[in-house]
Amino acid sequence: MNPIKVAVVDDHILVAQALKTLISSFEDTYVVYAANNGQELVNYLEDNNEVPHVILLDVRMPVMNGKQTMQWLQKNHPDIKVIALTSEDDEDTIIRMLHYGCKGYLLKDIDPPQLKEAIVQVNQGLFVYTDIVNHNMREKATTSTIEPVLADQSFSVKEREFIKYICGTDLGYKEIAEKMNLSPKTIDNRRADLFNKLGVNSRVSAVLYAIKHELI
Amino acid sequence: MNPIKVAVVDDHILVAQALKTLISSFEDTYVVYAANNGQELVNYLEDNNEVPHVILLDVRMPVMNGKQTMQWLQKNHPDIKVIALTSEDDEDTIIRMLHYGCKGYLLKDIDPPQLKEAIVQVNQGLFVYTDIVNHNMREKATTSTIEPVLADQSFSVKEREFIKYICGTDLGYKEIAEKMNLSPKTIDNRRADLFNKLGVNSRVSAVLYAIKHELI
DNA sequence: CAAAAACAGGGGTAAATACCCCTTTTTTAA
DNA sequence: TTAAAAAAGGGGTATTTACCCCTGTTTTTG
Repeated sequence: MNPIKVAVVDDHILVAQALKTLISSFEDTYVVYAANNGQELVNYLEDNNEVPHVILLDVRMPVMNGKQTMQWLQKNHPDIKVIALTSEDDEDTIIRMLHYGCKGYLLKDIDPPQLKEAIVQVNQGLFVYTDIVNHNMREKATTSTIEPVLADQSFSVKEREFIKYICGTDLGYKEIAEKMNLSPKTIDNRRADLFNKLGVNSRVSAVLYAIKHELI
Repeated sequence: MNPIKVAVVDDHILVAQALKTLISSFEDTYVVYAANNGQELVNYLEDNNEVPHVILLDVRMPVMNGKQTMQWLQKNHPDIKVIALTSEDDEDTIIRMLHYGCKGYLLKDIDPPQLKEAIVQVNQGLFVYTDIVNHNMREKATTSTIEPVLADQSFSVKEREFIKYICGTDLGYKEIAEKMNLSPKTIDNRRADLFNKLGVNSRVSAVLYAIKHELI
């Protein structure tokens, strides 16, 4: 039996390296590449390096996150089996990752034997999920259409600055106006535009949205 | 030279185990215990097991977090050198951990050799910090008094339910009143009390506080 | 037990927020 | 280069939020 080639993607270098050491200690699995974000993985694959059978993919990462990476992989390497390995357990994230074609969804509080088993099973074409991924979510992921998530790139520099004030401070709108050298009325219009864009209807909602989608 | 005994505390079992494998692969260091939260570590030490020289302590954990664990260690095992190994880089967390006597503060995006070096140096009585920990923070940690942080236990069941509505939803106060079967006026008083307790003066601030201090 | 605290509620108010409608200027793209 | 879109600003308004003050009733607790 040929060993299974694995790639690890995690923004924490130490975690990525530690996982590499762990997985390489298993029989029949070894790590061909450890990346610190999706972009690094994409670069690696585009340079025609050794293609892994299985990728362990963190969801929350800077530069290029798990969802974006998953979409790229779906287009360019649909043959690679991807396991989302993360601590995010919110329904939206799970559904989105499954929708983009990931073959497994595991939380980081599994133990090493479970991880090994998951890699082997996914490599054989099976699916692996933690118990929190229920039938309902799998249903949704395959049937319902997923509206694109607003990524960091979806916002202009000014918008991002504005989001920082709206969602990261408790300054009032007129104070924000001062800081940004704009009229309070302009700020009010921007707020309306932003709320509309995010699909929220209160500043509290905007804060929760921004945190959930890593805008701040 | 005797090997350095290390304990790892991280809520993600996989990360804790992976770190264990990594650290055990270093020369002169090995892991005597891997815990998944502070409480497990406390139990381990109270059962008179092998005492580690160095502890790698995650900050964000359920049940008993890094700050609480640090306080316990300071009282009961001031001889053990603790390195905070975390992805939290906000000033308040850093100052607090240093104040409670941790000997090192490292982010998880260091590489294995740096980690090894840090363990060795801390074991020799030296201090190790990442560059983001500046002189100003160390100053503050040693000089200024630290007001206790409001932990999860600081709130009653009703307060926690209220916080969930205030900081986790965008429901208006009168809607929250309905959900909790209380008068809107009562909710308003509770809001005032809560804001006072948290030291905030807006709902947005409360949300940010709750997220920062893991209340939701 | 009695004092103190927490809990539940109310009146009133100023400011902030959210949401309409609109015009002018600047920037982008066809 | 011209049309469209984005950015900036304004008038007005209803609702929500935050913050005073004050009255009782339970619950804790010394």
